[in-house]
Amino acid sequence: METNKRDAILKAALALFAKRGYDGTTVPMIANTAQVGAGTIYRYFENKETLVNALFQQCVQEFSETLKFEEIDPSSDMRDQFHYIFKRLIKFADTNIHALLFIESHNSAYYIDVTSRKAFQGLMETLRQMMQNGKDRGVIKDLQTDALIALVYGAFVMLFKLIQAGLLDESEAMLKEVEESCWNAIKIL
Amino acid sequence: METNKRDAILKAALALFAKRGYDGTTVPMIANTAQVGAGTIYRYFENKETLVNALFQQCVQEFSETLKFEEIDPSSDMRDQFHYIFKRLIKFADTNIHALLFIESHNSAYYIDVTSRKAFQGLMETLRQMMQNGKDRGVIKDLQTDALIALVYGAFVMLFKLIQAGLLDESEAMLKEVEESCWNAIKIL
Amino acid sequence: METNKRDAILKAALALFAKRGYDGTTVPMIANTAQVGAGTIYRYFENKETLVNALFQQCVQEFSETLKFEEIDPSSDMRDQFHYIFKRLIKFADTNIHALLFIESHNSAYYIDVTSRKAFQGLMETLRQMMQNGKDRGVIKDLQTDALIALVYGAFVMLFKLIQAGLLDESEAMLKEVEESCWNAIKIL
Amino acid sequence: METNKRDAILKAALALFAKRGYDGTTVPMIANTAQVGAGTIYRYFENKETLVNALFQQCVQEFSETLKFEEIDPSSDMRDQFHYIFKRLIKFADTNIHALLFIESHNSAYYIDVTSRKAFQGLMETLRQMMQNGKDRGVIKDLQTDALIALVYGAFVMLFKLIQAGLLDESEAMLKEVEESCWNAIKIL
DNA sequence: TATGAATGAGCTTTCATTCAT
DNA sequence: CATGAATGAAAGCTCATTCAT
Repeated sequence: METNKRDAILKAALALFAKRGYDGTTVPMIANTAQVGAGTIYRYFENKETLVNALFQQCVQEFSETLKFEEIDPSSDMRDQFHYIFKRLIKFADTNIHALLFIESHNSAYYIDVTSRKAFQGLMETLRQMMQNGKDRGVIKDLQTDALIALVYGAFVMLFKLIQAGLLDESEAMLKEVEESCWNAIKIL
Repeated sequence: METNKRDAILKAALALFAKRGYDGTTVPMIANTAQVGAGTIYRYFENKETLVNALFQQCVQEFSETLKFEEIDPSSDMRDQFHYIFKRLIKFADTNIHALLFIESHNSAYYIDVTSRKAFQGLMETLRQMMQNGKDRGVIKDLQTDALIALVYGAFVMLFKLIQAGLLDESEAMLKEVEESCWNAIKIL
Repeated sequence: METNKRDAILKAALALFAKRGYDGTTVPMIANTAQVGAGTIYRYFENKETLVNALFQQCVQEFSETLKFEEIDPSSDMRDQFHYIFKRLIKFADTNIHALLFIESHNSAYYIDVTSRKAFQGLMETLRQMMQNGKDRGVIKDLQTDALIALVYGAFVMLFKLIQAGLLDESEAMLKEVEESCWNAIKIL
Repeated sequence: METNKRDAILKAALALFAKRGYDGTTVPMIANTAQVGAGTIYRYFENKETLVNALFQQCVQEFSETLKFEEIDPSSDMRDQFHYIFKRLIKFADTNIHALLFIESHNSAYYIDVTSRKAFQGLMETLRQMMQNGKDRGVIKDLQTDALIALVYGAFVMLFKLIQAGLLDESEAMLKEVEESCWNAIKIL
């Protein structure tokens, strides 16, 4: 199936970690799902902890690349910036819902190392900057930045958790409406 | 310390499950934290899975009791109802942050049984009804109900996750502002 | 059989390490021989390496106690001192041949830690002192002390290795003769 | 480096087996030290056990060749014969200390096969014959032959173990003296 | 012929669970 | 009732061996 074994392992691990968590996923489960021998995993990753961190960092990397935050002109209209970011968030969720939920549920776990944690914080920092920029320009509410993130990112994450669980149908119209709602939550009326 | 051993075990399990997850927490860890013998846990719970489900149901129960949804008059002003619920959510988070985060991170786990899942869904149903009521009365946006829940409850949960992580300072003013934001997200302008 | 499990484990490990070496002995083998569960071994020893070092130190301890070097009067006749030590060496070999051969074959292995190594060196030091004393008094040859030890202890160890292998019959007469031979090897004619 | 891969493998294996024992040495370790691929080892040896036996037999062979026992005239002076053998033992130790210690520590191991064991016994037999010859001629003590071997060969082996460990300095004078000591141990006074 | 990626049997170790005290 | 020593099934991991290249 998969020509690159390392990727097959990461893919299998992502699906399983997202579904069963780190400690609830055994190495044989990953090997089985990835269609490789259990020993093969150790040719690519020193141990299970190294694997979960490599995976975490890869997911964060993909998330960053999808957001393409550097393409945003900070001087452009705030609502447009918000629209751009929200579109990208949705794109990432659509492309790699496992990665999104994996990052969200593992970012503060005890087995996540300093490098991984820093990568994640770097990602969040870009969102924080946009919020700060909006606050500075008097367009976004003067709340603590992380509260603003909770309002938008928290809502976004739960939205896709519910979609993933089959409790909610994804549609362009709904997502457009939710974007508007999130913006209403943080903008100054 | 704790006169009631069953409660001591549940309390210890809650703290540990919240911190390390279900599979990352060992029974001896729980016994140690609860200051009881490992064997004692099996006098109160058939096994680890029974324990986690009993705990989950207890947390959901406490959450329900805190919300006191039955006190709300469905015919009263929607904004007032929302205010009441939001206050109660905050009260629960303040009283038992571990329980809130435990429910949130474990509600769809593989070891959560049907009874537990139903209890959780019952809880969510009350929130759903309020949203539905608001939609029926033309005060709240006509989005799928679960999308509305994501907007409010998703934001709320992440807010307290960040507070718990020490990234955000909790204050009356901030919470009042966040409540207003959540309301702005779902109300019809 | 064995009332004390820790001792049963050490006894089983000694026999197996002596026969098959450290890496050639598996923990299940030890558990099986000691008639305990594999997990039980880890209640008494942190890991296999801790076990082998605890065993080594215990063997050295027993060896030291058997030699009772402190009972020797350094001013007494050198030949009498030699006789006393040789008798004690034989006693140890007769009582605990496994321990003797285990010490001999493992004392410089890579898994033997500093504490164990020091314990062994302490033991050898007592033999070295006796040799030195004999040299000082002009009774024993003026060779490097470790060469004298090789002459006596090397011969002694191989003697019991051959006895243990069934290639040589142990008898009072033979041992008396060997003692005489060892003395002849090191004394000044 | 090494033109002959088979020899490179045997050389690497000898050094590693001497240092870490058979079970403590992995095939990749040997491959790495010999600068060949792991698979290459299996082109020259059926498996690890075949390899260790081939190595053992080669070491015994070299030992035999160094001793050149056939050059000894059994009717010549006993002390001269002893001197000749001792010289040869030292030569072997100087030339190939690893081989000497490897033979000594592995000759009764569980993975040593019948052929290897016989080769070793053949080697020892030559020493035994010399001792027997000396006993017959009334020059060497009437002890069991293997006890005589223990006296000489046991001392000799430990001497070089200590030299190898850096605890003892090798010198012509010392070796001459040790030879004399060994002779004194077994000769009839 | 030479290789080293891949494998799975089997190793060391952990931990949910039991039971004698 | 309460305990924690004991257990063995199953986890994480290693390594002798194979085989496609």
